[in-house]
Amino acid sequence: MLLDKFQRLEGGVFFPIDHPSPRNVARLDMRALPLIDRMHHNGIYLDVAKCRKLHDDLGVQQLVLGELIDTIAGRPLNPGSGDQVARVLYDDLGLHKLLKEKSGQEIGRTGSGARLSSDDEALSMLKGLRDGEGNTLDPLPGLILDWREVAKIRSTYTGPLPSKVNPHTNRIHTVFNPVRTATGRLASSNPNCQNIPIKSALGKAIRDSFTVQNQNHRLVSGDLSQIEMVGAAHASNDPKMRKVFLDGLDLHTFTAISMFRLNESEIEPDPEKYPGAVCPFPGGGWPISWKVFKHKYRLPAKTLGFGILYGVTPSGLQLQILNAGGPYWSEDDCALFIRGWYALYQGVYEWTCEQHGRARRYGKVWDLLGRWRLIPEVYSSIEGVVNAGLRQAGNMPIQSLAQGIIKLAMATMERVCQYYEAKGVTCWPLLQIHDELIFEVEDTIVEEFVATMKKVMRGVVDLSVPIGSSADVAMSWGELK
DNA sequence: AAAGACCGCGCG
DNA sequence: AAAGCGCGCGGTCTTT
Repeated sequence: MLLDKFQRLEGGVFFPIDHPSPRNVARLDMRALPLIDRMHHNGIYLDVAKCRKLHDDLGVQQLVLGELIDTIAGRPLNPGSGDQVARVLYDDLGLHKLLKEKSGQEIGRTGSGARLSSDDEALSMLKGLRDGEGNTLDPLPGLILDWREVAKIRSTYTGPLPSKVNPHTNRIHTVFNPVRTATGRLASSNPNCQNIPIKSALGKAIRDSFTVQNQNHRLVSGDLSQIEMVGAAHASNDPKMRKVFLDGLDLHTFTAISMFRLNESEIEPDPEKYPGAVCPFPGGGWPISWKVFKHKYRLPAKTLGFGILYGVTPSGLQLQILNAGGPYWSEDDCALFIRGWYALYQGVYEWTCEQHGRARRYGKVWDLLGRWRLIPEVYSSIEGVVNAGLRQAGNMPIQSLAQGIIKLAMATMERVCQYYEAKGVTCWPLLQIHDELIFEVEDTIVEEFVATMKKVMRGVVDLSVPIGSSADVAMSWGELK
């Protein structure tokens, strides 16, 4: 590892550059194009019957929920119309005032400030309202949430997807735009295959309908583990963060133990990672079970870790921790927590300050591969605009470096594809989802392909910390990971 | 009927 | 209030 010298990477790309270099970026981006072209050509198979069945089943649910909502509201109410929902819940029923009285929580306004918002955050708060006996005060917010979840899935996914299938290939051919984003990411459209649901049970059902087209094919996914954090550790050269990755530790666990000053020997090891861990305490009980540790300490630390990369604010962090199912923390707690994180990883703090300085001084920031982004916001006279620019400045070099790494992997995987092509073996790249690549390959080569891809992904560039990669194999997208 | 603003929400 | 970064898309509602 020679960090004082340039590495010459796949396709003649240089690393690290660390000054704006359109030529280096052009080399990088051009080398990823052949694989992107293959993805366009290959498409991904959709089990149309499965998708339509899901669509119809959810249609019944949506209808029932819609009628229930009309009945309870006492008049036709379109739950998809924010204006109508706000009129009924706030103007007619005054639920925002009740919420304020009962819990002090306030409903936010829409982006333009035109009215009180009726989004997930608002409805979830209203759903929690209880009467004197602990019963749900009003069923409407919960029902509207349920309707919206189903409506979203149907209108955005199960409805349109079958119509995107190309009748000649029976597959869905998304388009990747390699020059759309400010950070070097690809943008997928028509349809967007980078936002197919995964987090909910309904989401998994949709992914289940993306399958292999032949029984002797397999879907293979490979992803770069925590690549933005790894990139941050390298770019900032923060000693503690680097050591975590060099030692192969779990970053969020380390962060939690450090920040809450926990005694590591009192915490039960992750049963999934260390199934045979023997408890040394009398009675066999750990002072802090893994379950408690994970929820109370690791989850906030993990949430904050991601937030740091985005320039999170105390109120934003508070909301994120709650949304992730974590404990309630006051805004002051969150502010202290953020400061504590920067105190622990001081190198990251200094690195962030450097990006802010570059944005202010040059009106732009850049990543280690030479991609740059203009930040004209820093010259605004409006404080909120300047702060938004600084958050972009702190985030771009990290997101951009991560993209550079996967693009290098894509360039190398193109050669892998050519190798199997020459042998007449199926090896189709299908999708890139930011830190992940999905292929459809013949079952005869699955094992060697997985090994090759993992090796390629972790080996395309030599950072001062190891890059991790993982992979999985399945017959459908829903089963992957 | 078409275009566009706005809202809301799916993903990394 | 550009309120946490980066996207694309569908529905509603208004404007042309």
